[in-house]
Amino acid sequence: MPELPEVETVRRTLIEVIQHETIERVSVLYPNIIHMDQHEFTNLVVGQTIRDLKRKGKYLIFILDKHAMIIHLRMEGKFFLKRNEPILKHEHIIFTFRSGLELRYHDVRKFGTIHLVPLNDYLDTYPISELALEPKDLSVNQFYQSLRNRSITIKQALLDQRIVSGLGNIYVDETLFISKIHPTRKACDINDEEANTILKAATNVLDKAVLLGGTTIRSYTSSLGVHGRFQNELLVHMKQGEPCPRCQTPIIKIRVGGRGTYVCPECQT
DNA sequence: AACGAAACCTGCGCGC
DNA sequence: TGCGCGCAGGTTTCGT
Repeated sequence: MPELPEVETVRRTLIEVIQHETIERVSVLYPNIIHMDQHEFTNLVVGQTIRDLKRKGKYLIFILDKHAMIIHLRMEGKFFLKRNEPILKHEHIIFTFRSGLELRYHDVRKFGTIHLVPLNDYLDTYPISELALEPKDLSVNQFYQSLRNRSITIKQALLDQRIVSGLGNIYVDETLFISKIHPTRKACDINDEEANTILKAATNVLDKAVLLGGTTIRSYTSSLGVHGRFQNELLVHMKQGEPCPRCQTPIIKIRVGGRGTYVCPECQT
Protein backbone atom coordinates (compact mmCIF):
# COMPACT_ATOMS: atom_id res chain seq x y z
CA MET A 1 0.00 0.00 0.00
CA PRO A 2 2.76 2.36 -0.13
CA GLU A 3 2.77 5.54 -2.12
CA LEU A 4 1.80 8.95 -0.77
CA PRO A 5 -1.94 8.79 -1.57
CA GLU A 6 -2.38 5.38 0.06
CA VAL A 7 -0.46 6.42 3.16
CA GLU A 8 -2.44 9.65 3.38
CA THR A 9 -5.67 7.68 3.12
CA VAL A 10 -4.57 5.45 5.98
CA ARG A 11 -3.61 8.51 8.02
CA ARG A 12 -6.97 10.20 7.56
CA THR A 13 -8.91 7.09 8.42
CA LEU A 14 -6.80 6.09 11.38
CA ILE A 15 -6.62 9.47 13.11
CA GLU A 16 -10.38 9.57 13.53
CA VAL A 17 -10.28 6.45 15.65
CA ILE A 18 -6.97 6.41 17.51
CA GLN A 19 -6.45 10.06 18.46
CA HIS A 20 -6.39 10.40 22.27
CA GLU A 21 -5.98 6.64 22.77
CA THR A 22 -3.40 5.68 25.40
CA ILE A 23 -1.13 2.70 24.77
CA GLU A 24 -1.47 0.21 27.60
CA ARG A 25 0.36 -2.77 26.15
CA VAL A 26 2.43 -3.73 23.11
CA SER A 27 2.95 -7.23 21.74
CA VAL A 28 5.87 -7.61 19.39
CA LEU A 29 5.45 -10.87 17.49
CA TYR A 30 8.12 -10.14 14.87
CA PRO A 31 10.84 -7.90 16.35
CA ASN A 32 12.75 -7.18 13.11
CA ILE A 33 10.14 -4.60 12.10
CA ILE A 34 11.29 -2.41 14.99
CA HIS A 35 14.65 -0.73 14.54
CA MET A 36 15.45 -0.73 18.23
CA ASP A 37 15.53 -3.27 21.03
CA GLN A 38 11.94 -4.46 21.27
CA HIS A 39 11.82 -4.27 25.07
CA GLU A 40 13.20 -0.77 25.08
CA PHE A 41 10.60 0.14 22.46
CA THR A 42 7.78 -1.34 24.47
CA ASN A 43 8.92 0.30 27.70
CA LEU A 44 9.14 3.71 26.08
CA VAL A 45 5.82 3.55 24.28
CA VAL A 46 3.57 2.14 26.98
CA GLY A 47 1.72 4.87 28.85
CA GLN A 48 2.01 7.41 26.04
CA THR A 49 -1.06 8.81 24.33
CA ILE A 50 -1.47 9.25 20.59
CA ARG A 51 -1.81 13.00 20.21
CA ASP A 52 -1.75 13.24 16.44
CA LEU A 53 -0.99 11.30 13.28
CA LYS A 54 1.07 12.99 10.59
CA ARG A 55 2.68 12.00 7.33
CA LYS A 56 5.83 12.94 5.45
CA GLY A 57 6.25 11.38 2.04
CA LYS A 58 5.41 7.72 2.55
CA TYR A 59 6.04 7.74 6.30
CA LEU A 60 3.29 7.74 8.91
CA ILE A 61 4.23 9.63 12.06
CA PHE A 62 2.46 8.86 15.31
CA ILE A 63 2.86 11.87 17.57
CA LEU A 64 3.06 10.61 21.14
CA ASP A 65 3.71 12.58 24.36
CA LYS A 66 7.48 12.28 24.23
CA HIS A 67 8.27 10.42 21.05
CA ALA A 68 7.46 10.25 17.38
CA MET A 69 6.79 6.71 16.19
CA ILE A 70 7.69 6.64 12.52
CA ILE A 71 6.29 3.85 10.41
CA HIS A 72 7.00 2.93 6.80
CA LEU A 73 4.58 0.40 5.31
CA ARG A 74 6.98 -0.56 2.50
CA MET A 75 5.29 -2.98 0.14
CA GLU A 76 2.40 -4.46 2.08
CA GLY A 77 2.13 -2.97 5.55
CA LYS A 78 -1.44 -2.36 6.76
CA PHE A 79 -3.25 -1.45 9.94
CA PHE A 80 -6.34 -3.08 11.36
CA LEU A 81 -8.44 -2.05 14.35
CA LYS A 82 -9.88 -4.90 16.35
CA ARG A 83 -10.64 -6.01 19.85
CA ASN A 84 -10.36 -9.50 21.30
CA GLU A 85 -10.02 -11.36 18.05
CA PRO A 86 -7.67 -14.22 17.25
CA ILE A 87 -4.28 -13.02 16.07
CA LEU A 88 -3.76 -13.65 12.38
CA LYS A 89 -0.61 -15.03 10.80
CA HIS A 90 0.64 -11.73 9.43
CA GLU A 91 -0.16 -9.49 12.38
CA HIS A 92 3.24 -8.64 13.82
CA ILE A 93 2.80 -5.75 16.27
CA ILE A 94 -0.27 -5.25 18.44
CA PHE A 95 -0.87 -2.02 20.34
CA THR A 96 -3.58 -2.43 22.97
CA PHE A 97 -5.15 0.79 24.21
CA ARG A 98 -6.70 1.49 27.61
CA SER A 99 -10.08 1.44 25.94
CA GLY A 100 -9.52 -2.17 24.91
CA LEU A 101 -9.20 -1.24 21.25
CA GLU A 102 -6.24 -2.82 19.45
CA LEU A 103 -4.20 -1.36 16.61
CA ARG A 104 -2.62 -4.22 14.70
CA TYR A 105 0.25 -3.89 12.24
CA HIS A 106 -0.16 -6.47 9.47
CA ASP A 107 2.57 -7.10 6.90
CA VAL A 108 2.78 -10.22 4.75
CA ARG A 109 6.32 -9.54 3.58
CA LYS A 110 7.60 -8.08 6.86
CA PHE A 111 9.36 -5.25 5.01
CA GLY A 112 7.84 -2.46 7.08
CA THR A 113 9.90 -0.41 9.53
CA ILE A 114 9.22 1.32 12.84
CA HIS A 115 11.54 3.95 14.28
CA LEU A 116 10.99 5.61 17.64
CA VAL A 117 12.70 8.98 18.00
CA PRO A 118 12.48 11.87 20.46
CA LEU A 119 9.54 14.11 19.64
CA ASN A 120 11.38 17.43 19.87
CA ASP A 121 13.53 17.00 16.78
CA TYR A 122 12.04 14.11 14.83
CA LEU A 123 12.11 16.11 11.59
CA ASP A 124 15.88 16.37 11.87
CA THR A 125 16.35 12.74 12.90
CA TYR A 126 16.71 9.71 10.67
CA PRO A 127 14.66 8.60 8.79
CA ILE A 128 12.58 11.74 8.24
CA SER A 129 15.72 13.88 7.97
CA GLU A 130 16.60 12.13 4.70
CA LEU A 131 13.40 13.09 2.90
CA ALA A 132 13.09 15.70 0.18
CA LEU A 133 9.94 17.81 -0.11
CA GLU A 134 6.83 16.48 -1.81
CA PRO A 135 6.10 17.59 -5.41
CA LYS A 136 3.61 20.24 -4.33
CA ASP A 137 6.18 21.89 -2.03
CA LEU A 138 9.31 21.51 -4.11
CA SER A 139 10.38 24.54 -6.15
CA VAL A 140 11.09 23.97 -9.82
CA ASN A 141 14.56 25.38 -9.42
CA GLN A 142 15.39 23.16 -6.46
CA PHE A 143 14.13 20.12 -8.37
CA TYR A 144 15.92 21.08 -11.56
CA GLN A 145 19.19 21.64 -9.69
CA SER A 146 19.03 18.19 -8.13
CA LEU A 147 18.57 16.61 -11.56
CA ARG A 148 21.12 18.51 -13.57
CA ASN A 149 24.28 16.69 -12.52
CA ARG A 150 22.78 13.21 -12.36
CA SER A 151 23.29 10.56 -15.00
CA ILE A 152 20.56 8.28 -13.64
CA THR A 153 17.26 8.00 -15.52
CA ILE A 154 14.47 10.42 -14.75
CA LYS A 155 12.36 7.54 -13.45
CA GLN A 156 15.03 6.55 -10.95
CA ALA A 157 15.38 10.18 -9.90
CA LEU A 158 11.65 10.45 -9.24
CA LEU A 159 11.74 7.28 -7.16
CA ASP A 160 14.60 8.67 -5.06
CA GLN A 161 12.98 10.05 -1.89
CA ARG A 162 15.97 12.34 -1.32
CA ILE A 163 15.18 14.15 -4.58
CA VAL A 164 11.40 14.29 -4.27
CA SER A 165 9.24 12.39 -1.80
CA GLY A 166 5.96 10.55 -2.03
CA LEU A 167 6.16 9.04 -5.50
CA GLY A 168 6.47 5.30 -6.11
CA ASN A 169 6.34 3.04 -9.11
CA ILE A 170 2.70 3.64 -10.06
CA TYR A 171 2.62 7.41 -9.77
CA VAL A 172 5.99 7.87 -11.44
CA ASP A 173 4.73 6.00 -14.50
CA GLU A 174 1.58 8.12 -14.54
CA THR A 175 3.49 11.36 -14.01
CA LEU A 176 5.93 10.70 -16.84
CA PHE A 177 3.14 9.68 -19.20
CA ILE A 178 1.24 12.89 -18.52
CA SER A 179 4.48 14.83 -18.98
CA LYS A 180 5.18 13.04 -22.29
CA ILE A 181 8.65 12.17 -21.05
CA HIS A 182 10.25 8.79 -21.55
CA PRO A 183 11.29 7.13 -18.26
CA THR A 184 14.77 6.25 -19.55
CA ARG A 185 15.71 9.86 -20.31
CA LYS A 186 18.75 10.96 -18.33
CA ALA A 187 17.85 13.17 -15.39
CA CYS A 188 20.54 15.66 -16.43
CA ASP A 189 18.90 16.04 -19.86
CA ILE A 190 15.64 17.32 -18.35
CA ASN A 191 15.41 21.08 -18.90
CA ASP A 192 13.76 23.48 -16.47
CA GLU A 193 10.57 23.65 -18.48
CA GLU A 194 10.27 19.87 -18.39
CA ALA A 195 11.12 19.85 -14.69
CA ASN A 196 8.21 22.21 -14.17
CA THR A 197 5.93 19.99 -16.25
CA ILE A 198 6.93 16.93 -14.21
CA LEU A 199 6.38 18.62 -10.86
CA LYS A 200 2.96 19.90 -11.90
CA ALA A 201 1.94 16.52 -13.28
CA ALA A 202 3.11 14.74 -10.13
CA THR A 203 1.25 17.20 -7.92
CA ASN A 204 -1.95 16.76 -9.90
CA VAL A 205 -1.72 12.98 -9.99
CA LEU A 206 -1.09 12.74 -6.25
CA ASP A 207 -3.85 15.23 -5.42
CA LYS A 208 -6.37 13.36 -7.51
CA ALA A 209 -5.31 10.00 -6.09
CA VAL A 210 -5.66 11.31 -2.53
CA LEU A 211 -9.17 12.53 -3.37
CA LEU A 212 -10.06 9.05 -4.60
CA GLY A 213 -8.54 7.30 -1.59
CA GLY A 214 -5.47 5.97 -3.40
CA THR A 215 -4.99 3.02 -5.72
CA THR A 216 -5.94 -0.56 -4.94
CA ILE A 217 -4.43 -3.07 -7.33
CA ARG A 218 -3.83 -6.77 -6.83
CA SER A 219 -6.95 -6.99 -4.68
CA TYR A 220 -5.60 -7.55 -1.24
CA THR A 221 -7.99 -7.79 1.65
CA SER A 222 -9.18 -4.23 2.05
CA SER A 223 -7.20 -2.91 4.95
CA LEU A 224 -8.22 -0.03 7.09
CA GLY A 225 -9.22 2.85 4.89
CA VAL A 226 -7.84 1.40 1.73
CA HIS A 227 -10.60 0.93 -0.71
CA GLY A 228 -9.04 3.26 -3.23
CA ARG A 229 -10.61 4.13 -6.52
CA PHE A 230 -7.69 5.68 -8.39
CA GLN A 231 -6.98 2.39 -10.18
CA ASN A 232 -9.89 3.35 -12.43
CA GLU A 233 -8.01 6.50 -13.43
CA LEU A 234 -4.67 4.91 -14.29
CA LEU A 235 -3.50 5.83 -17.78
CA VAL A 236 -0.53 3.55 -18.34
CA HIS A 237 0.32 1.58 -15.21
CA MET A 238 -0.65 -2.09 -15.71
CA LYS A 239 -1.98 -1.21 -19.18
CA GLN A 240 0.46 -3.09 -21.33
CA GLY A 241 -0.99 -4.00 -24.71
CA GLU A 242 -3.81 -1.51 -24.34
CA PRO A 243 -4.00 1.55 -26.61
CA CYS A 244 -2.40 4.76 -25.39
CA PRO A 245 -5.17 7.17 -24.29
CA ARG A 246 -3.47 9.90 -26.34
CA CYS A 247 -2.26 8.24 -29.55
CA GLN A 248 -3.67 4.69 -29.50
CA THR A 249 -0.21 3.11 -29.78
CA PRO A 250 -0.11 -0.01 -27.59
CA ILE A 251 1.42 0.61 -24.16
CA ILE A 252 4.53 -1.45 -23.56
CA LYS A 253 6.15 -2.71 -20.39
CA ILE A 254 9.88 -2.28 -19.96
CA ARG A 255 12.30 -2.47 -17.06
CA VAL A 256 13.90 0.70 -15.73
CA GLY A 257 16.19 0.60 -12.72
CA GLY A 258 14.91 -2.87 -11.98
CA ARG A 259 11.28 -1.77 -11.83
CA GLY A 260 8.45 -2.76 -14.14
CA THR A 261 7.68 0.36 -16.16
CA TYR A 262 4.74 1.15 -18.40
CA VAL A 263 5.27 3.59 -21.24
CA CYS A 264 3.80 4.76 -24.53
CA PRO A 265 6.68 4.23 -26.97
CA GLU A 266 5.19 6.81 -29.34
CA CYS A 267 4.25 9.89 -27.36
CA GLN A 268 6.72 9.70 -24.49
CA THR A 269 10.08 10.93 -25.74
C1' DA B 1 28.97 7.88 -9.28
C1' DA B 2 26.23 4.45 -11.13
C1' DC B 3 24.68 -0.05 -12.31
C1' DG B 4 22.90 -4.46 -11.26
C1' DA B 5 21.96 -7.83 -8.11
C1' DA B 6 20.96 -9.31 -3.74
C1' DA B 7 18.93 -8.67 0.53
C1' DC B 8 14.82 -8.21 3.56
C1' DC B 9 9.98 -11.78 3.13
C1' DT B 10 5.68 -14.14 1.42
C1' DG B 11 2.23 -15.29 -1.87
C1' DC B 12 0.31 -15.46 -6.39
C1' DG B 13 -0.13 -16.62 -11.21
C1' DC B 14 1.95 -18.68 -14.95
C1' DG B 15 3.86 -22.45 -17.98
C1' DC B 16 5.12 -27.10 -18.06
C1' DT C 1 -1.71 -31.51 -8.67
C1' DG C 2 2.98 -30.07 -8.16
C1' DC C 3 7.20 -27.46 -9.20
C1' DG C 4 9.94 -23.79 -10.57
C1' DC C 5 10.13 -19.25 -12.03
C1' DG C 6 9.07 -14.46 -12.24
C1' DC C 7 6.62 -10.94 -10.35
C1' DA C 8 4.86 -7.57 -6.69
C1' DG C 9 2.74 -0.23 -4.71
C1' DG C 10 9.97 -0.08 -1.30
C1' DT C 11 14.46 0.73 0.28
C1' DT C 12 19.15 -0.51 1.67
C1' DT C 13 23.42 -2.74 0.93
C1' DC C 14 27.01 -4.85 -1.46
C1' DG C 15 29.99 -5.82 -5.28
C1' DT C 16 31.79 -4.41 -9.90
